[in-house]
Amino acid sequence: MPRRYDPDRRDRIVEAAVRVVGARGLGALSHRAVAAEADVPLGSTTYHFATLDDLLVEAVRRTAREWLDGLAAWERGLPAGAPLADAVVDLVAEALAGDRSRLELEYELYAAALRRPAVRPVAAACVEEMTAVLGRRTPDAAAARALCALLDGLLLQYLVSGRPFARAEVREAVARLVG
Amino acid sequence: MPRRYDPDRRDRIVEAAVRVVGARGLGALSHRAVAAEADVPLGSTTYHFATLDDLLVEAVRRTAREWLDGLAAWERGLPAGAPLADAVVDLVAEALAGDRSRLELEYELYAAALRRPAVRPVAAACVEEMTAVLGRRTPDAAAARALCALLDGLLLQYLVSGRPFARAEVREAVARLVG
Amino acid sequence: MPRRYDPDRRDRIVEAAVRVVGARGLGALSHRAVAAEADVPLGSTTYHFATLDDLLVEAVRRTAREWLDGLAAWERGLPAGAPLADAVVDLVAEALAGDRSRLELEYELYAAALRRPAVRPVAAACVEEMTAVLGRRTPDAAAARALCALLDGLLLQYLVSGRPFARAEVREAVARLVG
Amino acid sequence: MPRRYDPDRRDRIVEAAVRVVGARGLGALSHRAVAAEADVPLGSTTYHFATLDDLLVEAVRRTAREWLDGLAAWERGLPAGAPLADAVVDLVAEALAGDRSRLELEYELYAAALRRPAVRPVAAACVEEMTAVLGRRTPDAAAARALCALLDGLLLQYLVSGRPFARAEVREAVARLVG
DNA sequence: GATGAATGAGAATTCATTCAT
DNA sequence: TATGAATGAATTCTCATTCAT
Repeated sequence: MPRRYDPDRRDRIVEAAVRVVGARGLGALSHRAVAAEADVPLGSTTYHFATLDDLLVEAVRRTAREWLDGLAAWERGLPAGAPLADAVVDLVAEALAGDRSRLELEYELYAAALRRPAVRPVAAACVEEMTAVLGRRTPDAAAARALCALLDGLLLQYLVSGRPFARAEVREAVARLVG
Repeated sequence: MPRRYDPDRRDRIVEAAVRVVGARGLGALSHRAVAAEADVPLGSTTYHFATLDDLLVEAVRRTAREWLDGLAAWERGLPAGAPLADAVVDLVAEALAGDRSRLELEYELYAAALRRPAVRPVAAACVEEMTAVLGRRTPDAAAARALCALLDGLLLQYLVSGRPFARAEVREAVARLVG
Repeated sequence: MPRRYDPDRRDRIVEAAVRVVGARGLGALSHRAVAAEADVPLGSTTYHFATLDDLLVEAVRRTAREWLDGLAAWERGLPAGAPLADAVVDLVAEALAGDRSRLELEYELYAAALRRPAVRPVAAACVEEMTAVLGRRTPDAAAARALCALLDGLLLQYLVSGRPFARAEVREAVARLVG
Repeated sequence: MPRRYDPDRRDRIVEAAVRVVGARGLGALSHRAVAAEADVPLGSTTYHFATLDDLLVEAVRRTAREWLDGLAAWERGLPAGAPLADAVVDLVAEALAGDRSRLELEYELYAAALRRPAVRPVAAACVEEMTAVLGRRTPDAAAARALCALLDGLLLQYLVSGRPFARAEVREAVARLVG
């Protein structure tokens, strides 16, 4: 028996859960799958997370955090007077170009929130924080909310439809919205 | 043994699947649940739909059809020169006011499409048709796509966040986008 | 509906059953698998073969027939005074060199005979006929029976163990047995 | 809920599997059948043996072991200079006289090995060990292999054909082979 | 605290067979 | 006669959770 004392095992379990969900979807989250991924005994996952929902919420929280941290970094990196439309287009382009499973996970999070009360606050907070970050660059909060909605909708459509990214078109739309 | 001969049994199964999915989410779709809802033996659902994916796709297709038919009806009902922004705001308000499970299902459909290849074409076609319908009232296709994205994003945010519907704000955003 | 009148459909079903069993083993024999392989409706297989056992026996009979026909052809092709040991070695070598699924099927037939009364007579007749064919080249019936047993045992061992064929060794054993 | 704590439950499951397979054939091996025979809940068999193949292999291994132990005991019991032919005839006679299900199982094992990769090594090792045991009484390894094949073939034929055991004939054949 | 074992429910599928047409 | 539909039992396997150690 290695690893009897293992202080950040709980953390490692959450990370494993994030990987499981990222790779195979929310529906694939199970104590067993996570235990295998984290290389810990099954009993360990149920010990640290009494129900599967507890683990789900933690995984979802961490996923949202990573996404939000990325967004915040993007925002901090923008030059002071940079034209927002161009920056946003870059953000979208980058999100679509990279590993899509992170992005897909974001929408699974939203979908999960619709049915599972435990997930809902996490998703709501995520939307709120996204809006707050965008709000640092928009004239007012209403514009930030609209921009956030447009971004969410655009990314979702691109993911679903598989259409190639239409840079100019997206730029135009963003520009109209936050002008 | 009552119902030995039963035409349109297949249809009743699909309808039951739509009800199951609408009431308890895509994750609750199972041969068992559908059989119980349709009041047919378990074997009957697997006879008509060899795999669960077949049934899922059929249910999802029908759900999307209902949503799209509603949208088309809304569009047909608009007066010729009606201001689009107001009409769109009404549409959103109505969607949020009524039974939300139909709407929630729409987003589960999108999320499912991200992971299940079989669902993807259905979701893609749905986005396309929504855009086409909106396109009858926008200056060009690009505006329709942007509007569609905004609508999808807005509805998603309202569903997730539970914020009260801000009529003026939404109107403003739509107006900016489609002039 | 094509093919309403189809006189040798029964035959085609049996052939399909042989293919199914040859490719995936006796355990994979099912009305459905055969119907798919023969490209006939499911009801057609149950119409021509009331129970699965009927179909199994027919398939097994045909398999044995093919094997026995091959054996008989080999025997007829032997020169009058040919040394038996060499001829037998060639037979074994050829059986092991070609498509092994035919051979494997032969042993599944035997195994099936041990548990299924319906198959037993077919297997027994197969052994008997093999012995009769070999008997045309051995001094007496006892030698034929022993040779048949040795062949069956050798082929089985080679199939199971995967050892390379040891020509000289087999020749020696056969020679001792049938002089 | 009686038996909540039950060490060597795993062992009892394997034993039950051996009984099921012995009584009704390899084809009758199922989680359900074994669970019933071992008087444990169904979930218990799947807990200890994740797939049916795992259980099959274990059962088959144990069956082969018993057979090989019997063979080894027979060999150890032979007087030093005993004539091999007579001893072998006794062995065959005994095998055919007793409970045949053990013997039948042996051939099902071979047949299973032909189709299931997981079983193959067990069957191959069984052949090898049989040959090794016989080799202690034969002039060389080649003779042992031939004798083993003859034995396997003979027993198979007797099982399949139901012919009465012909003592003198078998003795003659063995004598020719191992001199 | 921590964990291997246990369990019962439920999952998707496959299937032989029967039956109405 | 031929066949699509229907059915109910059985298949393997996964799982969240509980419990004894």
